Amino acid sequence: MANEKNQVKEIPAQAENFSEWYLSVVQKADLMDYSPVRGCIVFKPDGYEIWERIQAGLDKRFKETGHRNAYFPMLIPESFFQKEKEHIEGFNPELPWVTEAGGEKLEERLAIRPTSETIIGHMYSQWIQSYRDLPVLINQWANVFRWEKRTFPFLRTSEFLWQEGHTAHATEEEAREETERMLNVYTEFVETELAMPVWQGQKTPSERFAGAVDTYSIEAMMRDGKAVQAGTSHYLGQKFAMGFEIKFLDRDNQLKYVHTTSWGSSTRLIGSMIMVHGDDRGLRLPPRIAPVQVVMIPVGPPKLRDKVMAKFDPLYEALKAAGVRVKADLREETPGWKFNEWEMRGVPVRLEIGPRDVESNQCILARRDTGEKLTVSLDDVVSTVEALMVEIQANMLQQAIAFREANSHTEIETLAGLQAHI
RNA sequence: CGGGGUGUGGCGCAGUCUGGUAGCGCGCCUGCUUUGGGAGCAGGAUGUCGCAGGUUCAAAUCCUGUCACCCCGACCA
Repeated sequence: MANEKNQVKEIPAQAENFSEWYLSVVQKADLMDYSPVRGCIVFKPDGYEIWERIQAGLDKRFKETGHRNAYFPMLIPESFFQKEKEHIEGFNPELPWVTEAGGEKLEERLAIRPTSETIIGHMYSQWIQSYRDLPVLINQWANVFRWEKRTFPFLRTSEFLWQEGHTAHATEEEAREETERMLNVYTEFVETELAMPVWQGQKTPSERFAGAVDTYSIEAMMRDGKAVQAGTSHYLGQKFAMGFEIKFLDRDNQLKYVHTTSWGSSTRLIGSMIMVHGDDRGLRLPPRIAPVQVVMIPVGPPKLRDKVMAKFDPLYEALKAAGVRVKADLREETPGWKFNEWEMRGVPVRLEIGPRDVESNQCILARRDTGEKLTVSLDDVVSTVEALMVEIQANMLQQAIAFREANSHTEIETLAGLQAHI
């Protein structure tokens, strides 16, 4: 917390320079820091906690749709990439290689994974023999590397965290259903948890995942009116099955290639969410994803502080007991300073309580989404906060929908009409 | 990889043209007064001026080289 005070002022206006606004906000809100390695970022605790909540929400949904988690190695033999022509062409330029280990040059160099289709394909070919082994529904939470020419915090970093689902099915129909199902899971997740409205669509052949038959995505509109891809789901057909000899003996005693899918979403979701909801005061976090949902700030002169704290402490405990993620800010800064800081950090609700409030058994709740201030009886704080969490979450989605409608200039039938960001 | 820009206390910058031994704001530390929307006063600490060579009595400043980062494009979640 040491050097944050100097950071709070002077966030560039969104409308002036969106990318400067973003870079300023992610750093001042203490979500990330640059690392010594080009294009790599450190996820600081507030940024990482947002990711943990995204993980939890997605993981629950993946399991509800029958998937299980596994973990595959980060290093992939070069020969694996050669087995699917489009795949190697698409990824080759971005791969970091391990060429030495144990003080010796390796016989075959190893790629640091940009995605795991190949190594998973290799394993699936050994695991799948019969139609009874299908479908295989596996997800992996992992880090991947893509050596991009140009990087940008959360949206495009050399190393990023993500999940990649990899499934294998007996029929094309079943695999296409899976592709669509997971696109819908992403859509429901980002709308429910991140309050982000998205378009679903199919990518053009040039934007398609390297090695896929069809690539679908969800796209959100950022506050600069541009689109950002928030998740993808691919129908891979039998391309990887043929490359890796993933075959099964079907009911009709015929040896067939499986149909595979893959689908992924990444820490880019953090950046997308910031760019969808943030404003000139900084971050705005939807309550369901916010590390801190309510910040409590005592106000008034220190000599009356004991009197205030007599009400403050039980309120804090009551909110905590109700499952609200509440933080008490008891630092010595002035209240005004704290108000601005927590607004910049995107906390959905601020609770102010001072001597005058204590006299009248009330406190003030300020909403980050609307700026509205409510005076609430101390007896009703917990129920009011609980209702506000739901209302703010819903309102932020509505605000994002309204913004998107006001700024849509193209009929969204394919995604080709959307102008991509960076 | 092309085009442009920037490297000076923790952060943001001035100083470079015209060489004279480093300054401002914020933050930080101490004390007192303050505290309902970014507090005030007083005192204090913090710099091999990106790096390496060169020119010079003298280099943040001039010359050569080099590295890093940022912005705009092309590649991409």
